[in-house]
Amino acid sequence: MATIKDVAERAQVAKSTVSYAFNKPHKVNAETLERILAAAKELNYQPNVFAQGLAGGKTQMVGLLAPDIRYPFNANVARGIEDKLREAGYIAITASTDGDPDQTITLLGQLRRRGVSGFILVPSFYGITRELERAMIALRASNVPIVISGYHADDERIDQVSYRAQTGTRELVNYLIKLGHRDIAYIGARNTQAAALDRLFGYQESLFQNDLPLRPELIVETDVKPDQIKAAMGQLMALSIPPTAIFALNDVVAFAVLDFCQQKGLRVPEDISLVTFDYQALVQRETPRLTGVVVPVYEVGRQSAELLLNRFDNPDLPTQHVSLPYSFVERDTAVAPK
Amino acid sequence: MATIKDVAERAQVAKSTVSYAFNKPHKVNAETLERILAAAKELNYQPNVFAQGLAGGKTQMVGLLAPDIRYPFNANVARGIEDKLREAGYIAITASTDGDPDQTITLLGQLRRRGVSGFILVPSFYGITRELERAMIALRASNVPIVISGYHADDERIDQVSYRAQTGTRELVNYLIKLGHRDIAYIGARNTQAAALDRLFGYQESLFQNDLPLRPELIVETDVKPDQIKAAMGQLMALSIPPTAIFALNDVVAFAVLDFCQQKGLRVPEDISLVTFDYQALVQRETPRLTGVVVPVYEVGRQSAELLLNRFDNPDLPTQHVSLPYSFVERDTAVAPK
DNA sequence: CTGTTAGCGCATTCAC
DNA sequence: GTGAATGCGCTAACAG
Repeated sequence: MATIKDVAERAQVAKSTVSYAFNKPHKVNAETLERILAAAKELNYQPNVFAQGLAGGKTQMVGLLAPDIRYPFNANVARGIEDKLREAGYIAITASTDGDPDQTITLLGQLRRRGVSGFILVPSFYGITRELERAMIALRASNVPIVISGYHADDERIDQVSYRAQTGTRELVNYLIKLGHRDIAYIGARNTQAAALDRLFGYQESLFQNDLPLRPELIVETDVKPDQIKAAMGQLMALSIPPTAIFALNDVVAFAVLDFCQQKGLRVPEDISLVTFDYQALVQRETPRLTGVVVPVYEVGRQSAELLLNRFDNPDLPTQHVSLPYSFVERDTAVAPK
Repeated sequence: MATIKDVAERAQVAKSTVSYAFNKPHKVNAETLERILAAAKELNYQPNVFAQGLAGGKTQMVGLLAPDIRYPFNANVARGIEDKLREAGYIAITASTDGDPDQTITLLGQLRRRGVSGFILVPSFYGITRELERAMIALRASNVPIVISGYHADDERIDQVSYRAQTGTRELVNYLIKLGHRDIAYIGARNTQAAALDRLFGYQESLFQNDLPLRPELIVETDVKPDQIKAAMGQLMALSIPPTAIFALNDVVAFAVLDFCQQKGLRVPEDISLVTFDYQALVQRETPRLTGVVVPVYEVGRQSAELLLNRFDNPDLPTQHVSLPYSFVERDTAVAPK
């Protein structure tokens, strides 16, 4: 493996000049620069990342902390991040947090020690605790940028990329109301999970704007697990006035709802309507033809990476907040109530 | 951040002794060792990975090359790998190959340069070209172990973890035959893709053992993409003697088949039976209640990591080949033909 | 703009 | 068993 020394000899310059050529090319005479680059290419020079790291240079690594790569949302974000980073010569180290803030803090430290130059955090199904927030602030203070991805955190100090969850929910619920529904259930995650809060707000906002009463018993906040969702559905349908339509937090919830209906002999949409937030292009599937809002998850990932790269280049940039648009897809799972 | 030097001063020993304490503890006086470990703990000593790497030590990183983390198969393998590695203090760097052997070779080099001590390769939907094989052999020769995951490669020199795809396919097709089907279609991937070959063999083997004729027009080898699969289904159903049952390579194929049937008004299983290989516990879903073979994907990942760790500890181990069992789940999408 | 020099923290070799 | 010395390849500070 060729080193700077080899390149320097080949190009007939000092070693530091070669180093400059790669890191601060503007400090090098154009002609010399060209000679160095040519020599580097000939020798297939690849900098040794350990030496770079030791000497305090850049490591071109970023840490990606997400709850679980098996969730389509996380996988799509991860792929968007990876693609964008690779274009810039960076790589991502992915670690699963399982939604545990403490584990997240631990991983933050472990990856930091491994020299990642920044982090992208996908809180997704859980919130950001006070402690985690403190850890993040501390990192930022020591010049390690963090971007929060796919989550609208109420913090003006941290870069973030999210999507218009509140507006999307409002649009979906408005749609149901326009179809004639009045008893619309909201099935979301526990309300400590801020990612879900936007949706809850959107739901409430829609009811309010349409002068519909808020029936608290129609608001279900549970873990996003099929069994618990089915149990919640059971309770909803046992109400004296059961809902005629369901808003599902995401595709996992939507499928659990569908399964429940199948098992209980409820037809969708004839007996009950269903709309959902969707992360994995399920709305492109034919069985069933879901109505819902499609979130540009891959793009959320790409933009997150972009924000982080921007921050590397320019640490003094003002806080960057990006909120991506969604698309509303009208298909077959929602119709007027009987 | 505490260094060896700090620990040495705190424990009143030489720096090299501290180094030994961590790497070759048997070379250190028991009492001294204890003192050093105590000092390290007090100071919260964490070795600097760059320095370790530079000095030729271990880096505790492995590269994971998979086609696309968005495929559930890859995501589940990745999580299994990550969990196992983390237990051993290692981390994984995941990179997507998009199934391109050339890109895989490039990534192999890039990650190598970043100091990963080994690789886990998930060929999944594509084969291993001569060139890629050469790259792998070269890496192994330079003492960088590689494990092939979820793929049965016909190579006695490389560690691998796979599952009994041929047996599983045979069992599924046998099941269909026992139900009374004779015209059974096989929808798989292009036959250059060795991951699919085992299944094709299992299909043929079953027909052979049951004295059924092999109808080549019932064997479809296509890209695993919904549109192409639906097109293939169209051709199959247009045959003068169309199939009464379908074997689907995996869950992606199965869903495309279901979509096709839905669009064409074919009922499953009344009009046509369907069995599939499954990677994402779809067989736990209620809509539809798929019949098929469930592959322990997460476990494939864990075992892959384990093989690699074994190899680190003992480079001279004979080649390790692990083949994991599957489970056959009988549910609703296959019945006797009309 | 270019060349020289001094560490970064660790693993390892060689004396003791 | 232990301690001192060397170098891994690079970056950054400094002097020219």
